[in-house]
Amino acid sequence: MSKRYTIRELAEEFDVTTRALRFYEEKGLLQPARSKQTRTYSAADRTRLKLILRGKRLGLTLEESSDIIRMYDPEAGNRQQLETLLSKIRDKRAQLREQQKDLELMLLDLRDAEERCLQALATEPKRANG
Amino acid sequence: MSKRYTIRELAEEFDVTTRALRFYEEKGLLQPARSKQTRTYSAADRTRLKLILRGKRLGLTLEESSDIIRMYDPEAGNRQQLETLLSKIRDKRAQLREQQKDLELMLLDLRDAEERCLQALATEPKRANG
DNA sequence: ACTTACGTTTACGTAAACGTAAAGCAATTG
DNA sequence: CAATTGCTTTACGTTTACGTAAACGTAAGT
Repeated sequence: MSKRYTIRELAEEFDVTTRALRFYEEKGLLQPARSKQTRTYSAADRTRLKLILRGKRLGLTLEESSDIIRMYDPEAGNRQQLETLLSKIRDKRAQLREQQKDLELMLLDLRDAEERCLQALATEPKRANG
Repeated sequence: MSKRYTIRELAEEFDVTTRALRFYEEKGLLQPARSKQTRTYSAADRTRLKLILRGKRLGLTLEESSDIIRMYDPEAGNRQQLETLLSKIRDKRAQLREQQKDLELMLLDLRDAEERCLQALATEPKRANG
């Protein structure tokens, strides 16, 4: 019997509300068991939560994260299903690589912005107003 | 007089609705002029729109994109303001670098997923069901 | 037994980012 | 000149991702 978590433990660890955890469950993203009416989360639930939150930081919707989570295990035995899955995985990877480009562009822009800002600070050293 | 765009031109070029463009204007992100009641967008508006959409692809809210756009020009002459701006720029850069890490992790995970998927396809070559 | 601290469900509320329909000018086109 | 086309504003609707309040169950401590 591996480690199990209460709703509060998970909520505090990842700095989310218990409401959010119940919401994720309602959406099918988490599947805690019940020990006498109270939810009890498995290590797998904890991992899924991590993936959900990572997805959020990348701007994914819960449904997109849900899709990705399903991609992680080729449970689907059928060849047809496997190829569909493979295709989805590749699509998502391609999309993430596009996102990588956007990210680098924005980082470059901000690097320039920082530079210009430093310049402005250098040229106008210590007066109150220009 | 540099190039100007109608609302439809911009909408089609970037594949957004005119409603979205008016919405961005309402939120202060775009400032088209009016030529006889009709909106006319400048090259600067077009650039801002690009930044907005890039921000969206990265999961930023419109307000965050708005902030970033303001970071691009150190119009603020005041030293105090410049340092505040600099600080914001650095915060956002740091945040984007965190996002970069998340992105790479997710790409790695999907690489594994693809691998497992290919394995599954290899071990169960051409049957209909397992 | 009472309080405290957690848990539960149900349900309405909210912010963001538009979608969509309605209704009215304004120019052009058959 | 009526109709179409494209712009405009106004305004209500929708989806996502929860927040928040109400009302209740339950186990632990005093």
